[in-house]
Amino acid sequence: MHELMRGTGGRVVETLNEYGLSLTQMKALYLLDEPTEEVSVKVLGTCLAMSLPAASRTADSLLLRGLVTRHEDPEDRRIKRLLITPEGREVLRTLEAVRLDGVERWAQALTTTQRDALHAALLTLHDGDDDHPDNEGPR
Amino acid sequence: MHELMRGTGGRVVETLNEYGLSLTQMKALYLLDEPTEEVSVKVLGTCLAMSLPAASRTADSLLLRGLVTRHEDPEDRRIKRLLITPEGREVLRTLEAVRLDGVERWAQALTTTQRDALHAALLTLHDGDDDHPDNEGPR
DNA sequence: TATTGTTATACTCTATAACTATA
DNA sequence: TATAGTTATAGAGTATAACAATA
Repeated sequence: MHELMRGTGGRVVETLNEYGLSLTQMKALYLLDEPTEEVSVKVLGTCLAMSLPAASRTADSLLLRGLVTRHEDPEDRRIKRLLITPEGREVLRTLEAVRLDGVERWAQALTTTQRDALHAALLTLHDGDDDHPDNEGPR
Repeated sequence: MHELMRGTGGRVVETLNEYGLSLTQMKALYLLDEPTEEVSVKVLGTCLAMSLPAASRTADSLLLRGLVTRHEDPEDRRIKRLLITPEGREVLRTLEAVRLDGVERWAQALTTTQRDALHAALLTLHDGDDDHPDNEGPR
């Protein structure tokens, strides 16, 4: 598992460097990619375990790169809502492609027996989640 | 897998914060924990993909905390060799205990069926490594 | 007065450049 | 001249404190 993470993570970090994005900026983009809600700066900070100023600066940097937009909440003008742009989503899709490519390369290096065993284990893990949908694991 | 890493990683980061250690300092300690070689500052930097000054500063900080020692190589006085102290090893053993504890908590939350399938898959993966000892996976 | 967000300032970690000591 | 390491300086990212705007 450690090897898998190290191998695939390296490519992702490389890609982030090419875009000039930090890991925090990537996490923020992923949070904003959720289509359910329009995230405030405060929520961004809370979800990413960051101070409010850090969240504000992170939003600034993404704004500067055109990956998000920022606008006042009409119902509470203290709140600034952040919205990912099409360019932002495109960056995330690229990152996911890189990650998937890494996992596939790793899986290709396995024997058929190994792949089958891993596949069976992952299926079982996934089925268990369906049985207990509110169980997100320990801690 | 993502959930496992996130759950166990959080505890490790917490412990590092308690010790006042950064992730880089932890990696450096782990490198020095290998009993095979006495690592130079340059090698430390290379292995951790850091600049030489950064490696030097990292060594400084570990020295200050008493987790490593630094001494000139008698055969080439330009080289400074770093050595982990018993205190340094103790920190690493604590970190490993925290990590293992996290994995065990995660495994405890699985059903017997899930644990068995995972166990079988990991065994198969491990056997494959023995068949191809020079295969460290793709990339 | 409380909450949301920004700006001011300081600290950590890192890099490149300049420097010292040794080979 | 080349190499190992340190020191100087600058930039990114973060935190706390002080501030502005809105509720």
